[in-house]
Amino acid sequence: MHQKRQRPNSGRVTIDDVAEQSGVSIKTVSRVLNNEPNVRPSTRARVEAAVLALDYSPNPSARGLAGTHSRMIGLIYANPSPNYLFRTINGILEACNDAGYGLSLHAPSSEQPDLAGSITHFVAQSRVDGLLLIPPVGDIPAVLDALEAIHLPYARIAPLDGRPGLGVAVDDRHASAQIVEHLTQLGHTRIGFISGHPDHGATQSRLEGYRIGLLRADIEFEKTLVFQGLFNSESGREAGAYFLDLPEPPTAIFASNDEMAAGLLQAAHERQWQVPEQLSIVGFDDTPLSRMLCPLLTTVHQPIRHMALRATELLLESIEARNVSDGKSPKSRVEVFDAPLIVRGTTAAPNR
Amino acid sequence: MHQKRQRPNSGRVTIDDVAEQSGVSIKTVSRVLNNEPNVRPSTRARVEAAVLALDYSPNPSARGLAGTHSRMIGLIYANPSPNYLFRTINGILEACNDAGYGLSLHAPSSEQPDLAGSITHFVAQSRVDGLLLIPPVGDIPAVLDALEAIHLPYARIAPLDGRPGLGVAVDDRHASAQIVEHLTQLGHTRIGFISGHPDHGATQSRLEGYRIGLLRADIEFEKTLVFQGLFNSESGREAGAYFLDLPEPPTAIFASNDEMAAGLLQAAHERQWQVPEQLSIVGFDDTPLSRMLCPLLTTVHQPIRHMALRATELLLESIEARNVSDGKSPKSRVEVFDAPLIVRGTTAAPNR
DNA sequence: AAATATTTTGTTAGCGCTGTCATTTTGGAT
DNA sequence: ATCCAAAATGACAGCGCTAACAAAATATTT
Repeated sequence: MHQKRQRPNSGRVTIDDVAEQSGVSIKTVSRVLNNEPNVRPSTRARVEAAVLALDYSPNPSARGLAGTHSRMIGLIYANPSPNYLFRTINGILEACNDAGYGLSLHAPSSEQPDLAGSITHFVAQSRVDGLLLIPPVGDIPAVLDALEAIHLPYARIAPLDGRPGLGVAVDDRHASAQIVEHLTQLGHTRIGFISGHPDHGATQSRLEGYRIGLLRADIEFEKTLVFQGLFNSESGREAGAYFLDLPEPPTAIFASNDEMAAGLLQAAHERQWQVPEQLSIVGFDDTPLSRMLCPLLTTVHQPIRHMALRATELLLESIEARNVSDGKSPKSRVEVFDAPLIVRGTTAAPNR
Repeated sequence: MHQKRQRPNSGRVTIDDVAEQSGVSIKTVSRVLNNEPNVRPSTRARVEAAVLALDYSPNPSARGLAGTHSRMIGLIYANPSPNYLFRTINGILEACNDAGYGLSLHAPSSEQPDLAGSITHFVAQSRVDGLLLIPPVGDIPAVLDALEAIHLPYARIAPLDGRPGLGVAVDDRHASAQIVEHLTQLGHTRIGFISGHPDHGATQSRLEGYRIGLLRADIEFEKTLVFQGLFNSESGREAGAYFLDLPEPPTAIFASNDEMAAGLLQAAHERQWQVPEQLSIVGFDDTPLSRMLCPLLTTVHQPIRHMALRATELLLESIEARNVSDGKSPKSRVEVFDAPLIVRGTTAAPNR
């Protein structure tokens, strides 16, 4: 009596089981699984029923080995704020789950001497099909060049720097100008600015927006009213020490992010300055922190989660388009999101 | 003329190339790659040199398909605070990188009716070798039972609940008792407590610690001095509204985490209560937030990153031990970490 | 030195899928 | 009906590794 090969097979359901159950070849099952065309609807239904009945899910390793892509994308980040990363990951994961892709993280240390090398090494090792870059990694041309050299698709969440490619952005310049406008309309004329970390592209755009806002209100730009921060609360506190001890301090200060605004607020509290009566403060990002300060922080909302979701969708589209290699997916596309000003408790007309 | 099969092969270096370059069979290369014994040191060196020279890294899909494990572990989380997740991921990633494992995330929605099912589905689909569970997912017996049913190794970061298995913990009870001790030593006798989200195991332990602390100072427990919070700042503000409007308000309040402490501080500010002169506040977790409040928050430090790292190491050990199936790795092991009290600006002797 | 145990290396058969190409079936146009 | 293009399905060879087993080289014992 002939005995068929009988490996224990770890009890897992394979594509063969589905094929047998639905009475088609494994190739047809594969077609259904991958949404390929030219499958009769009735056949498709039969296969899908079998998949459900057997609770089958394809083996990602086998798919990756046999196919042309791994269905994995990578997220590269360096020194993000926890909150930023959190919202980003949530957005990415949502898009990945819908598309059946996995996410792999890579966090090169910020002071990495060879960031581009570290990233290409990660790509070689993890076999991701594409990469998502968040600030400030997406702002570094050397990294982008390296990825283009190995023809790896990527999408970035970055400021509008004019570089072609896939990505999402908010118009930092516009949003910053709006903040200044809000302050000038309240009657402020001496407005301080805490700039962000120099490695971030957004830092420059926000500074530009600040200057545009001043220009519109016909206020002259003063170098002494700009303090170089680092996107953390310590630098906000230092900025406070600097601004509040100035012979002629500003009546309002625009911090390039919420954490620095929090540090600034601390400095004001320590000096017994009343906010917003004696000093107006504006942040940027609308982090949960902005709602935990007292008074509640006026800030700019960034739809980070949604931006990350869209960036991921753009990336996945580009990956899938590459597999069919029709020229349907655009080579370059940047979607710009609104970043509305959220007026809360830290801004008011100046005290005279 | 005979022509060997010549697929483009995508230009990737494979184990065959390494074998050829070093003059051994692919199996020997595989041995070196997997740190298997019985390879002559000189051979090992030759292979390693070839790996380096060719910049080879093994294909994870091929490894996963041929081998018994995928070298991927999963992290399950539901509703974590961004900061908690951030530190956890950093710790996990560090351990994973050292061991050559990948990390896959799964974030079932908190109100998931069938959490255990969602997790086992994730496992079936992603083929992870093991799971890391953080609060409150690791506190749910149904989830743990489900994982044991499919024999999937897991490690959890959870309070000391006495359940056997792998994991790390801080002694929440002890830390909480210490907080109360700190307050009673300052002279407080009416101490309020904001408890945490009822789904978290830590909530119970911290409440117990609070009661133990009172007991030690010979202060009677009063139900009216406990407010049920939800680990978010809103509930902290609500707690503030409740406590501060009490006919005989407490002189100190211990919030089960920093966010609730922040909300409470807001409520105090709004009512013009001086902190710490009229009200002492203590938080739990030592989040960055605790250093952005004014005054700086007295709180308890949790070495989250390090705990996550150790939990991952325990998990990976258990996975690898399973592959060689010697009984060397312990079935149950919980490492307890210190959670020191960080006294900052929100606690002082009561005003009388 | 022969015999045996032990270490070291190699051979081969898949793992579970997808890509390629061959084959069958179907729906029209003649 | 007859032929033909298009749609639908199938057969089969790998993808790059590891597991199991086989063989060779070396060390140890008698």
